[in-house]
Amino acid sequence: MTIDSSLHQRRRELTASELASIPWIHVLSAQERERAIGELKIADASAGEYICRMGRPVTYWFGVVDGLLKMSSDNAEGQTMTFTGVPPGGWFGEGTAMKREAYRYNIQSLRKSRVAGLHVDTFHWLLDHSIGFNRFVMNQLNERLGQFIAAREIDRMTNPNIRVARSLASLFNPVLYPNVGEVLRITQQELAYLVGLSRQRVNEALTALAAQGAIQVEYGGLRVMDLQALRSQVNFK
DNA sequence: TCATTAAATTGTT
DNA sequence: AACAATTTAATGA
Repeated sequence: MTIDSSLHQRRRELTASELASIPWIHVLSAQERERAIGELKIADASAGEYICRMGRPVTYWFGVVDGLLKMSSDNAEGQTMTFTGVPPGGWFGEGTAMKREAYRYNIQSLRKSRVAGLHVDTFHWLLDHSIGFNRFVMNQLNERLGQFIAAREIDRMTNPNIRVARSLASLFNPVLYPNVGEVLRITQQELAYLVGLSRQRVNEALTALAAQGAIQVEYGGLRVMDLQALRSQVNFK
């Protein structure tokens, strides 16, 4: 059972801080905001639980309030390909929501997370009525395009250290994931799943990046000291 | 609130 | 894949 198909039963009121963590809430007018808030739902996803599955019709536009999600797809050969992680503050699926198509990816919770959903009908109502919302969505689509192009680059890099660095940098994208801040809560195991390397190799890469002063490794998370250094890792070792 | 124990995460081989 | 060391979370007095 996915969150998508059970959100209407599992919903509860959003707390004030949960509402404040939703980036697009702040671009709405008072009237638009009131309507949107009434239609927002939130649910707790346990580790490994699916938020939505590819092929199913879109019912919600989702955002991460807390936790960490993984976006992936399964190809014809049954292999799973991971595209990106979604940290707090990230909203996704607007492309398919706009077209009212089926989900094109699987979204899975890597650990216990809080996920908010806005019904597609309300999503469309906002598109029809709010200039601010349109700007937000446009900006988001544009930013994500840049990120996916960067992801293609990352995929072609063989060097594990660089892959880890660039993947990390994309998780710290302040436009797409405004609530990450300078500390990202992610375990090395979770990062390994996202990057597609072994935990040992990720650990080695993180140690190297820490030695360069680009990041600081903390228990259960990472602190970015120099985002630019992460982005511009060059092929050395 | 503190001390003890269990669980999670990290660092290393 | 396995292990020990470290950190955090949970428990109960």
